[in-house]
Amino acid sequence: MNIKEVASRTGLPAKTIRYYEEIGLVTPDRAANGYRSFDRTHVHKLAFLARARGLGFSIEDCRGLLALWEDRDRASGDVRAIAKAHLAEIEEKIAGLQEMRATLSDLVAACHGDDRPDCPILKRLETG
Amino acid sequence: MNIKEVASRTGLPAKTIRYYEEIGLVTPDRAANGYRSFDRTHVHKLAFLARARGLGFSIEDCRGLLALWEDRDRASGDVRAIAKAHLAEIEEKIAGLQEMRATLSDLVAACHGDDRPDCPILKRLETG
DNA sequence: CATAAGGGTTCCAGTAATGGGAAGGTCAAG
DNA sequence: CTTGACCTTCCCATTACTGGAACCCTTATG
Repeated sequence: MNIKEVASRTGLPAKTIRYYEEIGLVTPDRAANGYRSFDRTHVHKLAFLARARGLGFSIEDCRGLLALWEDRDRASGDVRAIAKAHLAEIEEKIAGLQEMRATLSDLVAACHGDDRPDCPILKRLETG
Repeated sequence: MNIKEVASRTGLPAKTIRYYEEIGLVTPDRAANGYRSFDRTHVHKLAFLARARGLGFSIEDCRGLLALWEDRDRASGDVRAIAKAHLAEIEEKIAGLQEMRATLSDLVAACHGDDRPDCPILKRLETG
C-alpha cells in the first residue's frame, strides 16, 4: 500500500507519516522503486498513533504506549501510569485556561467597546 | 537601567527581553559600551507585554494591543475585538481539553492498573 | 513517441516563543 | 591584577509538524 492510501485510511497527512518514520515510530518496507510500502500492521500502528495523538498524548508518550501495546506481557499499570500523568497535565492546562477565561471575560464585559478611547482592558494590562 | 534590573522588575527573563527587542516590540537605547539601556517607558511597555502574555495573548496579539495602547485615540472597540477573539480561542481550547479529560478519565477508571496485561486503555486506542 | 497528470522521493527551511550555552567584552571591588 | 558578575552576539535545540523545491516513477492520452 502506498502512502496516500495509508493517509486516507488513518486520517494522517502523508507528511506526518513520513515524519513518524523518520523518528522511528513506524518502519514501512520499501518497494523496488523506492516507494514506501505499508502493510496492515503498519496501518494499524499508525491508526493507533492517530488516536493517541488525538487524545493529546505527546509523541514520546505515544512511543511508550506503542512499546507497551506491542509487549504482550506488559502490566496494565504501566499504561495507566502514562495515562494518569497525561490526565494530570490536561487538568492543569484546563485550570490555567479557566483562570485566563475568567479574567478576560470580566475585562471584555467591562469594556464598552465603542468609538471612545477609554478602555478598561488596556488599563488593566497597563497597571497589572 | 541594565537588562537584569529590567528583568527583575518585569518578571521577564533577560533572554526574552532581548528577543522582544529583536522582533521589534521594544527598542531600548544603547550605552557607549554597547549595553542596552532601558528607561521607565521601556520597562512599562515590557510589563504590559508580560501581563498580556500571561493572559495568553500571542506575540502578534501583543503587538496589536501595544499599538492600540500607544494610540491615544484608538477606539476601545478595537481592543475589545482582539480580546473577544482571544477569549473565543481559549474557550475552544478548554472545550477540547475537557473532552480529552472525559475520555481519558473514563479510560483510567476502567483500567484496573495492576500486573495483568489486560488493558482497556490500549484496547481503546487500538480499535478507536 | 512525447507529454502531462498525478503519484512518489529527499532535503531544506520555517513555525511560536523562548531556553541553553559558548566565546568574548566590561565593570567594580579587593 | 585578578576575580566574578555582568553584558554582548551567535548558534543550536525544543514540539510536531507543514510547505516548497527539485527530481523520479507510472499511466493515459494525442
